[in-house]
Amino acid sequence: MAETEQVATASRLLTHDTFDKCPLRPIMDQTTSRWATLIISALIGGPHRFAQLHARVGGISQKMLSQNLKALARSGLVARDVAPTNPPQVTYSLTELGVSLAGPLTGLIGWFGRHGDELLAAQQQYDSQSADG
Amino acid sequence: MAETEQVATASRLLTHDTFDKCPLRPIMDQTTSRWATLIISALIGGPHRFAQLHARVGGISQKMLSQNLKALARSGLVARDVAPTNPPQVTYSLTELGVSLAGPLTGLIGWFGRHGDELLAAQQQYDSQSADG
DNA sequence: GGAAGTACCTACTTTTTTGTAAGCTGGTGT
DNA sequence: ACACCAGCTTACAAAAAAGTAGGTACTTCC
Repeated sequence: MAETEQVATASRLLTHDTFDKCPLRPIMDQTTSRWATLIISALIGGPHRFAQLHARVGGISQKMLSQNLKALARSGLVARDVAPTNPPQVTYSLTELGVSLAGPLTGLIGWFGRHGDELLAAQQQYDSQSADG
Repeated sequence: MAETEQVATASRLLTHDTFDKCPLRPIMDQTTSRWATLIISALIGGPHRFAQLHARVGGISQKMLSQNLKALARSGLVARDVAPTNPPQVTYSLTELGVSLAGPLTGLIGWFGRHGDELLAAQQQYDSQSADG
């Protein structure tokens, strides 16, 4: 599919007249949220235990981590495996669906990586112009 | 760049040890927010006036629209052109930077379009399992 | 003089999200 | 008997985001 066409498709997908009712919106919001993107990114590197993720994502609270993990598991993006050891060990990994999401998601993240400087520069310029304007 | 490599890069980009301080996080949050994605999607179809966007995005309040538009303009993703007619007409369009974002963004949106059913199905299954558990 | 149109902005309120801190579970070492 | 471990969950509080209702500025039309 040509990029132009893809763009047109996406445009139609979300800006449909009554997009208010689009059932995908909540899922997309949840999946592209600040913590979810980070958790998914971390899991791209392979399965992780709860504490490992907590350390790796740095800055997230236990509550947010378990909350996001639960939501991602609910949507079938991550798998939760409990080993009946003691204390029980819980391992999280991306499902096949989750892996397929990784491509588009990292494409977006990569764009921010490549253009971050431009964005920051634009903001600074905008702010300085408003300051004296 | 191979997809595997791209994934690894993205992973490093956001899950850096001190990603807490990553200056891109706020911008990415803002740019991938519920309204921003919709506004950008709408603008992919060409320049729009304020009222047109308001109608097209359906469900957004004037406040949110102008707030998001301002934020996107600040980051250099959309251009704001004022025509000195009366009443003044303000036209919004994607900048070159904004256009370059459209690709990755629609890639993601497209993924949700393709896999939306699976996500919804997974959620229903999850919910019914928890119900009787 | 008063209404109408465009593109906002402001104050106020409600809703949602996030953080903090504490508690729970269930087996294990002491 | 008691604290400890991992991996949560809960109650409470604070902060952020979003919605609502109204107002502003300027000008043209009646």
